[in-house]
Amino acid sequence: MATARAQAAADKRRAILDAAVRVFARQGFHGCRVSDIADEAGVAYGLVYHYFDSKDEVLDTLFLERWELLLAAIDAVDRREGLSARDKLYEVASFIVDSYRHDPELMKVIIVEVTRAANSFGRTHLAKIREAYEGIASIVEQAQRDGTFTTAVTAQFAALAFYGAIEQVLTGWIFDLLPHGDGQYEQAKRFVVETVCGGLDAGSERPDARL
Amino acid sequence: MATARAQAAADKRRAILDAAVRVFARQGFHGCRVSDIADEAGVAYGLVYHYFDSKDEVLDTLFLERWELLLAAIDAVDRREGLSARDKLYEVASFIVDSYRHDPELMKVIIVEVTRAANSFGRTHLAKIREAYEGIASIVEQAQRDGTFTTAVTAQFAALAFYGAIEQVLTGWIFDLLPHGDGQYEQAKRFVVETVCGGLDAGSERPDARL
DNA sequence: TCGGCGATTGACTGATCAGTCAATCCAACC
DNA sequence: GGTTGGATTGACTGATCAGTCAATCGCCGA
Repeated sequence: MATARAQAAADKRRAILDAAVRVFARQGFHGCRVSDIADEAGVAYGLVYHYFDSKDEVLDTLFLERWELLLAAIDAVDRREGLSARDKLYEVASFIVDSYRHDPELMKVIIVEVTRAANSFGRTHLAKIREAYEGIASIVEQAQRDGTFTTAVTAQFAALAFYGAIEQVLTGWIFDLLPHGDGQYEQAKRFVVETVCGGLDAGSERPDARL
Repeated sequence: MATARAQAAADKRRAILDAAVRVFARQGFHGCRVSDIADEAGVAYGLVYHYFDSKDEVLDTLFLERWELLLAAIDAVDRREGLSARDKLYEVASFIVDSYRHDPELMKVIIVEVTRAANSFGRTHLAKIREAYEGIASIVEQAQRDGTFTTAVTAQFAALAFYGAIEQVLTGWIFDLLPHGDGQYEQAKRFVVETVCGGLDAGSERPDARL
């Protein structure tokens, strides 16, 4: 049974992770000391090393926890029947944007310190990041097979462009290059899908434009 | 007159910058020591500080030198008459991709250490980076006014998506998630434009599809 | 009540590096 | 051939921090 002790320990570990999110978001991974995390969590310096082997492992944990959710979400959407590829991409965009809405600090840390930092941290997680591209590519590929999407562009490439566009938008929010707000979030989801699926060219017809 | 002395000094400064590109590309800005740069350039440690105030200034210089060229290129394309918006975006994509082809190490440093590192370095250069978005947005806006591009998506947003897609592709090359090669580079230019302008939806007509 | 053990503490160590500086070098000019 | 001043050198300093560890605490079962 999870004794009160074990529960308290789990809570402490979580408290340290949560504190790390705030500190990493505020000062950046390299710009903070382990003691900053400990202070923020209200625990002694050494306790961080009781629960984690290194400063790196704290960030790894935060990233993996969240990224697995994203991969699962993409996979679930990919398998859904009776949903157009466009709607599937909308669902993926939704998941990512809502993740940001729900916990902007965590998403900031993941994007800034891992996803966009493939040089340092991302390198370790390149394979995991790539899985997300592949999941999106799988959605596109299916649509190309059934004729919903053009084959003018490879699925792999389309996935990269789609993910790149979303990440750029999140980055815009993170660094205040774009206005925030619930309306903005919903608009962003639609815009990403509209740009990548509908394209910018003024077409005579634009089926399911969602606008 | 530029004496031989002055010329030699300028050459040394350049040699340090070039060495820095190689070292930053190989080890990352934070992963190298100033002595690594000096060693790579074949000069004494202190000389780096004779030509630059700090390690940061070396990176700043590399970034600004190159980014100004990009801004100028975008601006020039923006002003060109008798070029469709689609072709203008193609020119911009070309410039960026060709920059990578011409000097992948420098582009790697700029993207990995500045553009994608808005947390540390990018922050200083956020305004400059934003200028690039604005230049691209200006191209889109023009096309929206003359009816070539849809207004379903704001110009600012389209610019973000376009730039995000390109940067993601370069990142793919940088971290070996995408195959390299001249053919790949040309394809990438076309694909980015096709995705953002034409869209993925299988349309009955696709003017100027370039494929 | 007591002993064991995981939880918790925080001072300390060892290593790393950016930036400084005093000394030396040497090309250019008188 | 002497003088000047920028170019060049590299040892050194001061500060920073990740990670260690020996000591202490306090819950829980016997």
